[in-house]
Amino acid sequence: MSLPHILLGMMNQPVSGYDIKQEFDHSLKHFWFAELSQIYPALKKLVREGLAEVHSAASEKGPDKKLYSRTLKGSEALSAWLKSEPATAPVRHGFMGQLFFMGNREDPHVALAFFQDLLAHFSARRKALEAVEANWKANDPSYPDKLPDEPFYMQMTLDIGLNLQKTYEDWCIRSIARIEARLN
Amino acid sequence: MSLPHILLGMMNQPVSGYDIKQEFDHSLKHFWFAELSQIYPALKKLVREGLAEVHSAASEKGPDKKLYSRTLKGSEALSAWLKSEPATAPVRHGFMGQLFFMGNREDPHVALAFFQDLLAHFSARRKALEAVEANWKANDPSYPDKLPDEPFYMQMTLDIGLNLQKTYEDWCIRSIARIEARLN
DNA sequence: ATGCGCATGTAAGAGGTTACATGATTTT
DNA sequence: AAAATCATGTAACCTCTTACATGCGCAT
Repeated sequence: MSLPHILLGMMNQPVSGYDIKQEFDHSLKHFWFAELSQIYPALKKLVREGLAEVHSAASEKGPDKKLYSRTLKGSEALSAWLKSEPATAPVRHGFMGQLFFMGNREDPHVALAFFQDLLAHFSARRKALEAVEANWKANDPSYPDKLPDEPFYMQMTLDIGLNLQKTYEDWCIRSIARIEARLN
Repeated sequence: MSLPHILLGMMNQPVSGYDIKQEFDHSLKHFWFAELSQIYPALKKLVREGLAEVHSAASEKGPDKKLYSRTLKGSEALSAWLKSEPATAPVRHGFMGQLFFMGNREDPHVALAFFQDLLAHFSARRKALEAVEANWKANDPSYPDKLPDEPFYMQMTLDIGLNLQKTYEDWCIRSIARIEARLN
């Protein structure tokens, strides 16, 4: 049940569903992702439950927006979520499933190609995160440890995102070498 | 669409839904997880689609089992999956969402308690995986690089599982130190 | 006039969780 | 006699994805 809480978290200023989608794509995509078709009904549900309220407003470009804000009850629900257990639901990694059965009847060259693909994937993700970090660092001398609390904790999610990608990359490189060493 | 393929992967010998659940809990839980209530219908669907076949058999303990095996078509579907793109669907990390909004109105001590909880969680996971590895290593002198192909690739999923937990743990420890350094 | 970015949605379906239901055998 | 393990399932519900639907305003 993280999505509704994340939406509440984004309502420090009044935001539209469209704004929220931008925020997901720009700042949260290393740990969460949602489609507009999931966001819009979720916002309506928050209003039904009294956790958010909505009012229409003209947009600079395009049609009217619906701007959502947290109610007091919404702020309490957000705060309770932040103080509750870390949400460490078990994660599913399909690519590890593929690898798990790779030795059964497949050629080592299939596995090598598989790891090359994976490496390219993780490498691209790491580079994207590094670009975000470089840009931040260049424009803010307080980066990272002197940042105000809000960006300080956000930076921590960037930190782990970056480190995860590096861990995956190292593993790909190591695994390719191990497979190649067996080819002879 | 990984679950049906994983089920097919497990059918090197005829297996029951119950056997599959054991396998998930013992050998695959670092990267995949499924409830019996999801496995049973999924197996029936594989039979309907001609990817698996089923026959009843007496069990040593308890009631009769239904043993599932791959058909030729099932083997082809499995092989196609292994040769296809690595399944790197975007992953959702609720705990990073909590952290992302932690700086908004919460006390640093909430964040410290949060990271302590997280650290305990990842630490326990790492220790469980290390026990699996230690046991394997002690009983098989060919571990890890001289293993036959099948266990060799399985070991690679254990390798990344272990490294991921370590990455998470290091991050928790580093983050706790960074938060504490700001308390003064 | 065509396409892109802005803006909001609905519907159908796949994937996954939680709760419930049944019953045999083995262990304490 | 009770509890744990073995064994199979259904139903309701929640979450998320994919496809479809609509329309404005601006740039090429």
